[in-house]
Amino acid sequence: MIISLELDSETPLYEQLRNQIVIGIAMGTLAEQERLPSVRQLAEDLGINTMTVNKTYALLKQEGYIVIDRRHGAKVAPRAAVGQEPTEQLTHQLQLIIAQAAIQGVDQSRFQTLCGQIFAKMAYQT
Amino acid sequence: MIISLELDSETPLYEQLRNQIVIGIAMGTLAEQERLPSVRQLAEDLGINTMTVNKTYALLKQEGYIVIDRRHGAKVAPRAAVGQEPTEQLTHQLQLIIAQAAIQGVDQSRFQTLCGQIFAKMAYQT
DNA sequence: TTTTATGTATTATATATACTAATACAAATA
DNA sequence: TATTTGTATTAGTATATATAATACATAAAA
Repeated sequence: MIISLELDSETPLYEQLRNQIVIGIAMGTLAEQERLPSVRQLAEDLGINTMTVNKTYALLKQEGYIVIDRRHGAKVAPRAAVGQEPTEQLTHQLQLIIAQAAIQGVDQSRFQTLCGQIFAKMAYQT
Repeated sequence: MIISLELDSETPLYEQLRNQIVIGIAMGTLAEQERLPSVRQLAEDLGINTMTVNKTYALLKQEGYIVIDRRHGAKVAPRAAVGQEPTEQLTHQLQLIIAQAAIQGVDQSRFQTLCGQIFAKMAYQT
């Protein structure tokens, strides 16, 4: 899996890394139960500090996206059951995005189409 | 317009304030051309510093959500033309949210329904 | 003209966060 | 035993956040 970090971005490195791994899981680039690189390996590959990667892994673990076994390292968590209700946090994030879209002049049908296109790229549920 | 800030949140105050104003504009709580409170007034009402509010206004101005006239203060910007294409930034934000939703087990139809419900609350385009 | 209110700029301070660095530890495998 | 795993600790530096106290230019209102 290819990861590219922007060192001059306002988004913290550990958060950029977290986001790209989440998208990787959803798109199937990282398969279920697949093992992630070790914190040392990934830190070396990306040219960043070990503790920054560790912070990302701790965050992903706390959010339930990965599972950490001291024996085998970090793995992608088993799939959740389908048909779940959206989290309140997710609903709030979506509300903010839709508010911005509406103000910027993106109408609902265009927005829904975009959602469909993005969902089509997510191999997680198929 | 009612604004509530969480002082113990991880989200900076100026960003919380910015988000609530954006949602207020989209939902029609803040009408087009409507004048926002002065930075001093809003800072006093919320019990925060003047410069924090000023930072929010500067951000909203830079993003095009409000217009600032030195004579009359800050106003909600005129409406954008409808039928605009989604920004690349907006697309990326949406991609991340959909990735999280997919992993959490929210299927596409449920997600689309939620989008529709949120859009229905946005009085901006109607 | 004077007063008032607007956003904005400046300077300073305190606190929290982000990132790096160098070690070290417990656990488990080869 | 040696190696690899995530994790903890301690330290240092840089940046971001928020507050505080003033001050300024602009323009409306008295």
